[in-house]
Amino acid sequence: MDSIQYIEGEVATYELSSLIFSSWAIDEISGYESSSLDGAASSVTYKNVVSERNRRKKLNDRLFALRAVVPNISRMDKASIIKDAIDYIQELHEQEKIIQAEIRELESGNLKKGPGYEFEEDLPVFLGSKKKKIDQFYYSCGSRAYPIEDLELSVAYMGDKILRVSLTCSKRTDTMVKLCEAFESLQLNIISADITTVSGRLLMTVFIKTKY
Amino acid sequence: MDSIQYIEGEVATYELSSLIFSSWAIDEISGYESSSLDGAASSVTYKNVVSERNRRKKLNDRLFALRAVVPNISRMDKASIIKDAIDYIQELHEQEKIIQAEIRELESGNLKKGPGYEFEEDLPVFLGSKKKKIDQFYYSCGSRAYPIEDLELSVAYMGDKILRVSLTCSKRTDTMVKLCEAFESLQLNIISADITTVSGRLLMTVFIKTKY
DNA sequence: ACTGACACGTGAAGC
DNA sequence: TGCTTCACGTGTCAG
Repeated sequence: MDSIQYIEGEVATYELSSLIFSSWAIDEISGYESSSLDGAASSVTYKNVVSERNRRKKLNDRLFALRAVVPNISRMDKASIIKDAIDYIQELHEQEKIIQAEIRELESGNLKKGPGYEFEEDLPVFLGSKKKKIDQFYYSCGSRAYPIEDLELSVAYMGDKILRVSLTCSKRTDTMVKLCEAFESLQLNIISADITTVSGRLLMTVFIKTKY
Repeated sequence: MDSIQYIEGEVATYELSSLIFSSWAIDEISGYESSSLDGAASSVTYKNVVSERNRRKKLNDRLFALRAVVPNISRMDKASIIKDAIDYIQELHEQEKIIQAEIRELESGNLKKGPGYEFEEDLPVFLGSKKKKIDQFYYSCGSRAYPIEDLELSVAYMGDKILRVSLTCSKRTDTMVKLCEAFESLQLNIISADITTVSGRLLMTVFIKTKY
């Protein structure tokens, strides 16, 4: 599937295939009705051959162009190229959906009030300083949904529109990224955050100022 | 290029091709050296035939799937399908660029700042408790690179393999996510992190344990 | 009748 | 070694 190699193969087999073809054509014509000249008959079939050759070349060029516009290519396979393109398009679709929702929320937030507050609509269950055990905390990054495992979360109202959110979860790669994205997706007004890691767990305390 | 028609053709030509193949094989074997049994020789070639058949089928299925995720299909051509997919991906790329600019413009209502400064990826340059003004702090999420603007960073060695990294930057959406990704990409051992926001800026202090 | 578009079987080449 | 992928030439079918 190397392009240079392919081009070379194309050029190299050009003479060979035409040779093979012409010999085949002569043999076949000799065993077939000779309604026309051999040159004419070979010419009409040769046109078919070169046409098919151009068609294959065009299709391969398109495939290479497709590979060029897709960033993540797993393998150089033809089928894999198409599969990666499909996955990439679906990924872009979901990204676009998410980003449009984000824009909508951002615009509505700016039109209504300051930067994002819809807190009670999103998380009414947080209020009341109840401790809650959550199995999986989904958020969306790009097009995938990763869970945050072993999440324990408690919310306490400190007075003066200040909420304190404390949580612990297992520390893994990207766990912090996920938490930050989750918090930012809720459009909260974070006053301060404190993160500590101990014995493979991640402890986090966030102070949030609510609008109400 | 209809799938059902194609499947039917596949099934229909299955018997036919095997018939043709077996007859061809017998003819060829008869004109070829019979070093082994006819069944063995035909089996090894038949495996190649059925494998190629499966490969073609898989490639076509992928192509149909690609056609399914691309909304605007001009023609049912194989080459046209790929071309439309390429155009669609490029279109999505431009849309995404536009929409990101829109988001930036929307977010710039919070705080407008000029461009910052440059940042070296090398970590050892941080040592020495020098304060550095940083222009753009690139990180990679998926295949893109976003800058973090107005980043001021200072690193101090606290002794006992402990580094204290303090930084301030303009607070925007995903700023925290970017910082977390940047820190995690450096594979540092973060002991604790403290984040505070004040007047549209983000203050962060991280304690890191080094290996050396 | 003639131009594309396609699936097919086949030998070659790379792991 | 066998298994996979590929380009090739060919017959066929629709516009």
